[in-house]
Amino acid sequence: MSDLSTAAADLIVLTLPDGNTREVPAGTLARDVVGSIGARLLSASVAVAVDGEVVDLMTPLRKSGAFVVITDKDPRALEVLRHSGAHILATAVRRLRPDAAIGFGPAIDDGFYYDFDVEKPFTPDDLAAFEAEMRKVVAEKYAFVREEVSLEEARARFAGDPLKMERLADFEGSDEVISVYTDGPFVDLCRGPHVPDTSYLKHFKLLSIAGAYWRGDVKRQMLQRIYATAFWKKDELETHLHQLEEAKKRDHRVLGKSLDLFFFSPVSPGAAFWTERGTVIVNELQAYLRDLQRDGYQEIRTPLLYNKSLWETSGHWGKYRENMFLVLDNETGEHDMSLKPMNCPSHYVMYASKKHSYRELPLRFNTYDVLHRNEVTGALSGLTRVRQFQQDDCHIFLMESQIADEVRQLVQFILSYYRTFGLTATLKFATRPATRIGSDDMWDQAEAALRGALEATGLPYELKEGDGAFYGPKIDFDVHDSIGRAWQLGTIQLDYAAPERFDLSYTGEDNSAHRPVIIHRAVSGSFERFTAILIEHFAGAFPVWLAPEQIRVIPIADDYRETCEALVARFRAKGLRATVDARNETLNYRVRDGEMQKVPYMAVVGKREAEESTVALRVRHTGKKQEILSVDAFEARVLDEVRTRALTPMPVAATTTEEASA
RNA sequence: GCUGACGUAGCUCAAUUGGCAGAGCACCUGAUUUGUAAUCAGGCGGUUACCGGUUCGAUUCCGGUCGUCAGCUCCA
Repeated sequence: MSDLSTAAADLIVLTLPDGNTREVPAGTLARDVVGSIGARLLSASVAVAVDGEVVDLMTPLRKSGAFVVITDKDPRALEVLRHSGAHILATAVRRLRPDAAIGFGPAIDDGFYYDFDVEKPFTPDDLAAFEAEMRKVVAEKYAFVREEVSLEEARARFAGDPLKMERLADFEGSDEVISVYTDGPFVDLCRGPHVPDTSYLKHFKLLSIAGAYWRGDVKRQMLQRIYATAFWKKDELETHLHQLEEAKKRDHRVLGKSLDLFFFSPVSPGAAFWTERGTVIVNELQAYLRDLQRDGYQEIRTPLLYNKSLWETSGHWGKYRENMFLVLDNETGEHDMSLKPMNCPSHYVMYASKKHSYRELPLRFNTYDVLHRNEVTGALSGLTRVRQFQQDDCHIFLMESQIADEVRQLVQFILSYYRTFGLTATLKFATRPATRIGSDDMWDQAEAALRGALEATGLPYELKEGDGAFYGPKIDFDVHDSIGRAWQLGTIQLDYAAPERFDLSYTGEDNSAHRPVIIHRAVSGSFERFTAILIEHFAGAFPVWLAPEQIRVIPIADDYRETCEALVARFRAKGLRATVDARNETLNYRVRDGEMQKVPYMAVVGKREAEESTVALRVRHTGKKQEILSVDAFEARVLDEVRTRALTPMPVAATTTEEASA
């Protein structure tokens, strides 16, 4: 206590956003400072920030700095609310299940969760009961009371909570302040900040239960995690829940079924069966990449199955064998062959099969070969996580002096590919990890080359210090899907290790052997995952160049059937994917079917159109608006859109993609 | 792999406390010939994922296997 009283004698200076200052004794509660600015502001306030650090209203302020009052309009306030929501959840759970040991309960991007250690796992019924109990806790309006305690005091308070005791052990020998928060019957070890009392949590919903390892460690016990979300306003919560529903509708697994693109069968878990329609999409993507890589790249094909000597050289046999599908070799009676999980080693073999001159570099091998990785069953998920997939893989062999130019070119290549689909990516730059190979000079040069290329793009990037591969730094490209998930698709990795392991060389200008450097490059990650993202991004309404069925010609009555069939034959002769729907159904029925199948163009032909060589064009998702145009003009328009890989016809739903990820 | 939930017709889903397994859509047949989001009538379709157990009787209860989903872990 004597510490506090001497501290109180000191004054601190708080600078408000408008430039005014408040001089208060150190230890003054944030709430009192806010109150001195205005009573209304105090009632609207949730927390405050001092020099950007968010603390709650009950925190004694000890240092001078920029002082900002956080109201519910500030995004940081939502984080505070959700974190408090986690405590309220734990309060409710503890009331109904006093045996529950408490783990961690943080705010996350879309809400919050809390982990509990319980004998009997929670059920969906429990979830409903917890939510009802939370409403009681909210109604009881318990203040969140902050206390700062000594390690001994904290241990005394959490003696019955083994998980908290373990957390407290981390504070041993640290001078970090230990704070606890109490709301009514519940006490938690917590840094804060929190809303002033439980009544602030008005609009929330418990969403799901899942297992989660204590401290993320597979070797530790599995806790029961409850996921939930909360918002300041009712309509925000409803909008969020609505978006979750909408996201489900554009889930690639749902659309894959309804649009008949692919399916999975228990006879080959984790490997897609692509239907004719789905195959069209994959083939178009591959054709586009081939087109882009016609010059400067060498497309190659290498075996799928290898004996272990290759994997021993590459290092996979030691480090990656668990993820490889091993195959019995009848000669040896051992499982000493494997399907390839990556292309790299086979490309090194290809490179090593000849002598290379510096004049050939950079030498770019690209491939679309099939890869197999034996993922654990729990990891499989639709097309985004599979056991068999194709990468648009490329390995570039080059001299160190060529790295900067090459990387700059690759970044542009990858970004412009994404742009074709209207996708935006965020870039991450991963630098040298603690355990690594190669000299510091080499890393300096490699990182400088990558960084220079990144900065040349003018795009923002996230620096992931120490997150690089052991063999070199890398740039990763994250693309966001409609449900807000970020998928790592593209990657550019510098590799100084593989050339050593495989003893690769080229003959330099000086007529002696030199080590090349290798760049690993992928653009779409895998065709499977990329297709999944495109399905969700476009909500199944593909631009015409990707659409499995581009034109559906519909005769109004049987009399125009032959005219329609002739039109389809004409379109198909031009390479367009056209079909005729002359089924014995009403026009309404067939139009509806075309809309639901998300066919970009429906060309309706009746008496007028048949006589005048026109079509009544219905553009996907534009309702009754229709255009009458000549067959020639229509054909030219579609051909042009296909040729330019235009994003047309723009799906109405695409606008919601941006909102969903925002 | 781990925790939990789930698995019924091609698809989406029903089926009281264990008592003959249903509907809509799709598909097939017929009528209808349609001017822009579901014409009418009839019909076909199931070893209730698989294996075993309890029971007079199992879609229902129990165990196992496989698969799917939500996460954890991992990852293109």
